[in-house]
Amino acid sequence: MTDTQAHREQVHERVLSWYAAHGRDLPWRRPEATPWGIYVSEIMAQQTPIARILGPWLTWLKRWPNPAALAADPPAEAIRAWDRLGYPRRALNLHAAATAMVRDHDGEVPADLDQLRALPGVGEYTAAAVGSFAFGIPAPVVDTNVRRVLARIALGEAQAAPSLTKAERDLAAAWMPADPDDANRWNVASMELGALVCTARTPGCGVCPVADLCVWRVAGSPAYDGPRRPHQGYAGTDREVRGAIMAIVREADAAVPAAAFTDVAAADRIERAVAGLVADGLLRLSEQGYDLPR
DNA sequence: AATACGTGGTC
DNA sequence: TGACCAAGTAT
Repeated sequence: MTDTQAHREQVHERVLSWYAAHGRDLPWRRPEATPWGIYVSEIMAQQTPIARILGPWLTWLKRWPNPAALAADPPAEAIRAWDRLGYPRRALNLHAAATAMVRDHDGEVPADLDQLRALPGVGEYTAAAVGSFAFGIPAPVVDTNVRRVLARIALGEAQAAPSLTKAERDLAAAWMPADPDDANRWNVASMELGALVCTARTPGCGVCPVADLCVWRVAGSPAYDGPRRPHQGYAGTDREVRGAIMAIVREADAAVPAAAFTDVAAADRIERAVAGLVADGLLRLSEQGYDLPR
């Protein structure tokens, strides 16, 4: 068994069948989901477990059912609603993207890869995901799940390299089914397989539909020997201080004086974090103190 | 290419 | 218990 066209087609068939039977019924996957709903789900899902975004997604879509609704409110509301989802710049980006959709795209999510990619907070992955899931554009969707699935099934490696390489993009493109509908299904299905079965920690090879077609599995699941991802600490970093400051400002009814931050960390760290947040547009300095952008 | 960017759960 | 991980993006 090697990485031949016939091998790929067999994998496609099995994974698509598996997905039809075992894929999760996520709200943004339902037929009634709008491109905007799918767009919001993709931004929320960036570096964030799906289980954590379910509630926030429902609340967000009810409050802002389309781009115009969000654009009509100030960014502060988006940042507050984002609450503790993490990386609050995503909330700011979502608001800015909604504004751009109203201004440049008749209030709609653009059905074009380049136009999607031009939106703030939309990179290669998100453009492809929204293109494929919302508009049926069969672009390769290469997220952390797909990268791991392909690393194992096609390359026989336990995990993907620390960062996305051109070789991986080419591999993902080569693995796309020729039929556009199948290609779009493969995008979700291979992601889902990575999320539910072919997981990072303890892969469920015992229930995997392609265990016997997986180069890694057949080779005896050898341990990863490539470069490790650099460790991303949190305690003691500026990110921690930024997070604490944003939490204070989010929960305040009015602008807060800098003195409200003094318990968060040492003065120099607070100063650096606040400067960064202001530079990022997440915080605004008025005469009354710091508050969220309006 | 490497690094910054939140937050919470898991083993 | 601390490192690892989670549908990445921007610089």
